[in-house]
Amino acid sequence: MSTSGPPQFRYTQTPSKVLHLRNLPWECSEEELVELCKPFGKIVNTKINVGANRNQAFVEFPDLNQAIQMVSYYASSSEPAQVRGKTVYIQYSNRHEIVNNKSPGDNPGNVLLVTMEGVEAGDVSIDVIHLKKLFCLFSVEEEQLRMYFRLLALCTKLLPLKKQLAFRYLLPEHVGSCNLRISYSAHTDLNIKFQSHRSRDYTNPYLPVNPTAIDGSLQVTHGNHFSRIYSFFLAQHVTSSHLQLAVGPDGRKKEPESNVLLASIENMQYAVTVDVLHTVFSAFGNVQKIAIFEKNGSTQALIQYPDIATASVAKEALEGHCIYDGGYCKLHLSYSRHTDLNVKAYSDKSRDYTIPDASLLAASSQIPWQNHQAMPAYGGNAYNAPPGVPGMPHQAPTGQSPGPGPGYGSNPGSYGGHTSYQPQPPMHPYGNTAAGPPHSSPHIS
DNA sequence: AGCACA
Repeated sequence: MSTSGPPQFRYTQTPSKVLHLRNLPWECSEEELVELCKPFGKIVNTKINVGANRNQAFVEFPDLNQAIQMVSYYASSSEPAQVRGKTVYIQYSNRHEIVNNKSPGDNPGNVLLVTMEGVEAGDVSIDVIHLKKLFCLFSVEEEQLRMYFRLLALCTKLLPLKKQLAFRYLLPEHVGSCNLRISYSAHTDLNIKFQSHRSRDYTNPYLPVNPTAIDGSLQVTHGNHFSRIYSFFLAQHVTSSHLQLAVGPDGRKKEPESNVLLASIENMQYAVTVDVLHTVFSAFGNVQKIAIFEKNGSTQALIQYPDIATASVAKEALEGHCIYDGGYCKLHLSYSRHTDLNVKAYSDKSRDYTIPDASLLAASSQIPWQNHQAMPAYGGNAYNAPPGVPGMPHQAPTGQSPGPGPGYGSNPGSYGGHTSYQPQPPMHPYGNTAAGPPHSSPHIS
């Protein structure tokens, strides 16, 4: 003969000055909530958008009796409590005060909670383009949107956005309007299990893709599949330590690491040959293969190391640096998708240093070229250093430097150790070939 | 429609 059953069967609840309201319409604003409750007393605190479907709320009266009056009134009223014609169910909360630890402006965090009002599930795409558009406005450097995204966000700059933000231009035409509410989440690190149409972790390119979730109609996991308010944990400021492995210093998504580097060469005033690249990149370890090619009118090269670690060190060390003084031949490095280059063992645009025969061939076949100082591959190309280039390094046209210059890397001797191949000094007498600035070794500046 | 950042 117990006097109280299990909680789910309680017909009476301990009165509380906090009331729990449910079955609210999705549009229900805090103001409407207050309108409903204020006949019974002043509302001192609220919490709206509660629950999986964001259609519950809490209100707090200063006095317990006011809450009792409201519950009692609607318990005996023939007219149910309504918001926008929808019946709202009211009961005592099982807590006695509303704890609002969100107070967005006061507790900035690195994760943003973004609530979108008035959109259907399918209206908002997780596509990069949406987030790019949206968050570039706020100096957010990395993007995504849907249920959970990691973002690089400068949250302080997002503060002005706590106001509702119209962003209908991001949405399909049939969507009349949509507002965003942005607040700080209490989360500090979102645990993204897989990449899908509704979750994305831009810092982890290796995260598995959920094949059933990446496409097709949205499966809303919270039952009501057309809850029309979606809340997203949208923005996560990822610290630099988080980013080291996955996101570059500019915040852009970093490609998966690879033992092969893709080098784009900017301002290629002088020819960048296989040998030049070999010299430069060998400072960080054995270079296995090199391939040079043209893409979109600029020169790119693939440089293969035996392992990712070496490639990574080279990439970090060389990124943004110039092979020659004066801003010439500036390197931009990224990881290639390749892991093993299929290149001709020896040509003017490629080299495979892993093939001993090819190395010997390379070495021997180079000798006559060196002797004649005529390298057909470079003859007459557009990279001849013009006379009188301002800032041209090392103008003295006399003689050839016999080896790599001292300045280009921290370990200039390391390149020669792995095969009998000796890289041809990449510098050539001024005006004779176009392989480099006159009498100048490639060195990184 | 059932208690608070899935």
